[in-house]
Amino acid sequence: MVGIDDVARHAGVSTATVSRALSGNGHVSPATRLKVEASAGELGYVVSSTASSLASGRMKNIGVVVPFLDRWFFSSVVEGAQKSLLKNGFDLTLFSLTGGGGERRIVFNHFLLRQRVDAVIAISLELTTTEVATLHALDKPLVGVGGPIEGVRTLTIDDVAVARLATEHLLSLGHTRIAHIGGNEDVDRDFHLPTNRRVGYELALTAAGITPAAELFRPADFTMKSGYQAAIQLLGNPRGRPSAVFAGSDEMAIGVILAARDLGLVVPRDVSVIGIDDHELADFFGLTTIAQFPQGQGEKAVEILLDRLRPGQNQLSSLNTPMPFELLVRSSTARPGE
Amino acid sequence: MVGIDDVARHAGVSTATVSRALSGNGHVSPATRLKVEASAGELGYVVSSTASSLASGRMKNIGVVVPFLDRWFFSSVVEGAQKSLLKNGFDLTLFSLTGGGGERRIVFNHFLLRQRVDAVIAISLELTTTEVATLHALDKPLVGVGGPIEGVRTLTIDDVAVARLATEHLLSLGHTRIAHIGGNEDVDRDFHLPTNRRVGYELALTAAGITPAAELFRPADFTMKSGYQAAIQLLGNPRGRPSAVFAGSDEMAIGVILAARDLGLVVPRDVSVIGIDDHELADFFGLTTIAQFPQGQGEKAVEILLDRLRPGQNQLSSLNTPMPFELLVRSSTARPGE
DNA sequence: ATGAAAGCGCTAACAT
DNA sequence: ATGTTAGCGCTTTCAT
Repeated sequence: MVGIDDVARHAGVSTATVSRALSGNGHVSPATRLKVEASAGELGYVVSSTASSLASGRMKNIGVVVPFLDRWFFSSVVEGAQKSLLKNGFDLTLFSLTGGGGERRIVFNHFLLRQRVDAVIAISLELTTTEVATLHALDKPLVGVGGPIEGVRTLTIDDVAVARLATEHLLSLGHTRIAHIGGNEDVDRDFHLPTNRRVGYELALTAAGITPAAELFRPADFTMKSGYQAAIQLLGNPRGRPSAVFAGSDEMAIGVILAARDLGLVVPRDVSVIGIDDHELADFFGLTTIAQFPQGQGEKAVEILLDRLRPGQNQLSSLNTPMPFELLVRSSTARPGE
Repeated sequence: MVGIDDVARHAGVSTATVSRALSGNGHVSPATRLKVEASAGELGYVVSSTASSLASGRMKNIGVVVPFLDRWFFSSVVEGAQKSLLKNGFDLTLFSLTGGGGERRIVFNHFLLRQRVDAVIAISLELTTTEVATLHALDKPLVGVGGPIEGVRTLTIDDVAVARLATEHLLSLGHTRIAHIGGNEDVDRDFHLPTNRRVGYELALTAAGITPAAELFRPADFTMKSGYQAAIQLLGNPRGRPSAVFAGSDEMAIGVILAARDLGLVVPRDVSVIGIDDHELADFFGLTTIAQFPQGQGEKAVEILLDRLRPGQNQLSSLNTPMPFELLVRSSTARPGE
């Protein structure tokens, strides 16, 4: 294994200079830097990350914790983070809490206590005060994505505004009987989505002079199947059937479309459907939706963390950073029939 | 930060004994071990992974490389691997090659050369001989999952057998005009699925005395949309319409079901559909499929790697380990109408 | 079964 | 701008 002193010898400088030249920390004359880089390249030298970390205290590694991995939102955020980290020479250590229970404690005692990461991204996770405090005590920056963490900077779309926009789109088309399929308690516990989406829905309705009807709300668990089942109930009722459905996620919205078809209803002629996400399947189903950009959220999270890791830049930024979203009209929404 | 000598002092032993007691390497009397463990617990001691790695050369970290993350198969394998690694005290460093091109080289020069992992799992990736050689030279065990890597132990289902079983299921129901939607060249390049599935299909047909008809094969890219489009062509033809379709993946199979519905065909009365995977959506669509178990594949990959990492256990096992699969009959297949 | 001590390969403070 | 050098905190021979 070629080490730093091999390079130093070869380039005719000290190890310290090699370290400085290669890491970019400290001043090195351009000529020397070139010489060092040439030597390093020639010898095929690569720093030992362990030795470097031991000496510097930096790991160049950030931990990403997710509840599951096999969901579009989570894996997209992770991909975004990964991409951004790679560019900055950081590794991504993944912790998937699949299985629940014990896993979570193990993860916390495993990577927090072993100091293997410089910072942490928690996706759609509600950390306990203790967990946050532990991280804080170890001086590990933490940012959340898409989940409510007490007192921690969290990146998320403004759920109220998004739901409001979706509902207003339907309203503006002339719909007045608009149903909403939102999260149930289990979802809230598992995904920690703020139930704000329902709030935005009701706000939009009220602003339009419509009183939200209890029978037009259905809880579901964010899967296509649950969206389907909720929609069957909603649309199967021949009296007072809604002319439009706002689903809290695209997967549920697709379930609604499928249910409508099975009931012999044509979308959007008989019923309009709108979702949230811009899931990879949304385009195929012609689903109108409010797009959010999970990859961008992952990238942004990394950006914030790396900023905070840079010495001096210890400014605490605002706690809540609203992320962009965008109405994407496709063919599942239209003016109500007759 | 409480270090190993704090523990040593507190327990009244040497640092070497602490190290041995806590790591399980070397002999320590039960009494001493207990004393050390108590001290460590009391002081809240946790080894510094960097110091430990620097001294021992072990990282307790394995790298997982995937082409994408937001696909059911990939994220499931990763979840399986993660779960299994966690149990063994290993971290998982994720490398997603999303974006292609430069990313790949960076990854290879980034984690191979920095010695940050003890071993590598490559998922559905065709590594170049150079890449494999580099890993080999660095003495990093490597196992592939679901992709063909020259000369490397790879875990995968027997695609020929799987396709054959799927086709035979259809045959045994009495179908004779069986179409197949398989991968196109792009898929082959991106996912490196062996095109063996088509081979198995044709084998089954031939064995049943049926000559595979060219017009009953359609290439697609493994997405729902491409499955839909292929099926529209296949099923839209009023003459010689197949009575059954075997799709190379569940997502495509679901596309087929949707296409059938749009054409006014009833599944399985007018057309039977079978896929491969047991994707999370398969159940919802009542899709008959050949289940494969990606989580299990991830777990198995870890198991093999950890085995190889254990000193002494350097036995090279057989190169090709066929993974289990299983026919799951749901409601999308039946005897052909009249 | 336990202890003493020599590194592991680099970084960063200090000196020049 | 560059060199000298003392650690970083543990693991592992080698003794005992």
